[in-house]
Amino acid sequence: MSDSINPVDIVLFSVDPVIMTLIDDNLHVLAVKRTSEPFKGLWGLPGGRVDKACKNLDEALALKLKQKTGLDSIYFEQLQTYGSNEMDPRGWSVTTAYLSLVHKDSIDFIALPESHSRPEWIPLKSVVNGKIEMAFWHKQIISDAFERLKSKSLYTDLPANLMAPLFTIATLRSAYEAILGCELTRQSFAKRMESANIFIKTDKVELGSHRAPPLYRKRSRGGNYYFPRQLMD
Amino acid sequence: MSDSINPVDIVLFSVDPVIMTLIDDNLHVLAVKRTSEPFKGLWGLPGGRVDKACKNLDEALALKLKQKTGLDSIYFEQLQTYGSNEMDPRGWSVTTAYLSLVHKDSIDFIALPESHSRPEWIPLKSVVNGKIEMAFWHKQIISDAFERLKSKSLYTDLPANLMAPLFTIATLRSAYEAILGCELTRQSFAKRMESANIFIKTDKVELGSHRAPPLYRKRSRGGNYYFPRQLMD
DNA sequence: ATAATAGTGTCTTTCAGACATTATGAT
DNA sequence: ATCATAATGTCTGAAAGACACTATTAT
Repeated sequence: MSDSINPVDIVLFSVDPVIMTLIDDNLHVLAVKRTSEPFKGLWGLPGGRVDKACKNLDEALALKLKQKTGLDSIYFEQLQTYGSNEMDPRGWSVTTAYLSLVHKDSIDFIALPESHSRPEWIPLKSVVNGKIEMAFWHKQIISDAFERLKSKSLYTDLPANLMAPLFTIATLRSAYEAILGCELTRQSFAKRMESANIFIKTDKVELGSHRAPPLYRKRSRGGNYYFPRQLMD
Repeated sequence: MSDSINPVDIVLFSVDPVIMTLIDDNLHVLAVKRTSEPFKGLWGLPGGRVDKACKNLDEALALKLKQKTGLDSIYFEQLQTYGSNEMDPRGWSVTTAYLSLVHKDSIDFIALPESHSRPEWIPLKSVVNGKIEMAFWHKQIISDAFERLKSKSLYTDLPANLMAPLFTIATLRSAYEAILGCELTRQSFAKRMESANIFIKTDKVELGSHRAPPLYRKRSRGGNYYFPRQLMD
């Protein structure tokens, strides 16, 4: 065999970040209206081809996040790679899906370049139940991303990435409840977070509520924390 | 934008299964000596290009496993996708790594087609410590696969996929110990497995040892079981 | 003062881990 | 009979879940 490239060895390849945030205790996904074929006019994930100037996949994804959200150093993890001859009418294609979690206020939509149509937050629910039609396999990808978020939220601090830089334990609990779709006892939740020692209590408090709760911030930026036990469902 | 294919949109793509088994309480990886460039003569994972007759990635991987091991319906899960301009001298390439776990006796090497060089079990240790040099990024991929296996073994029944159809709890415990690199208390381990109710005790026993232990088989073939707590390390 | 939310402490349950005791099969 | 391993039961400790009670802030 020679080391030249055989056309049967190549495929269409893209990366697709599922960028999620919480708005009014409901998960939303960042999407853009497609301005080109295929699936022109439908909503799609803000992904696309990798910039081959990047030296690896994660760097390519980080660049895409920067372009679509204006943010760098936001949380993301690789989810799953989909390959099929049915995803894209142009042929056998492969896409690697990522999950990225952000706080909604961290994105400054006004500052984004106008080059294409602006991204928008659309409710996760309306994607999963099919009310909003998505391009390619993006409905499947978003559903899988949500399932991953849900199951990892049972034993990791993943939802903490949805928080603003300073947040209360109650806000974090709301995030868990929104993701898991069930209520969590206030005291047990606080004990769990307290004993994990992954957040730092600041001397600031959140004003405006009844008894002002302390604000916390995340300790390190190195990977997820795994709780020794699952939250029981 | 037209819907024709632009050459910058395509990449070299392959799937690479990390097939692991236990031989004498040591993890081994299935590898083949490469007979073509690049990296001719080095060991590599038994992967390669996807057969575009397959309708999706998992099916393509299942076909590859069938070709390389003669087995279908063995356990596999997708691990991670690597993309870089440094993996393959021919250009920007992408590969999706899978983890597959088998019992060593389930592969009949004699029955495999002779088309290329036969696959062989090589000790995981000699890959990780660099004593055996691997093609592409296969050392990295194998190391990552081992890390995933180790961390998932703390809270899932993943190692059960390394067992023969009938196995004892002691054998399963040896597998966990080999993966985790530490001893586990016999009684706690048995209780954990017993209460999970994921294995069925048969009326057969394993002869040859002192007190004959009962043989178990796996209950269902649907996904992994997640234990409510982690094994403490 | 009242309402609402936060923090603390107690009790129960579950399960890991350690250890002792009993049971059983190979020799 | 002896030995090695399996099975069973008891105790301790960690952490979840439930719940009562106290503390603090806005109104």
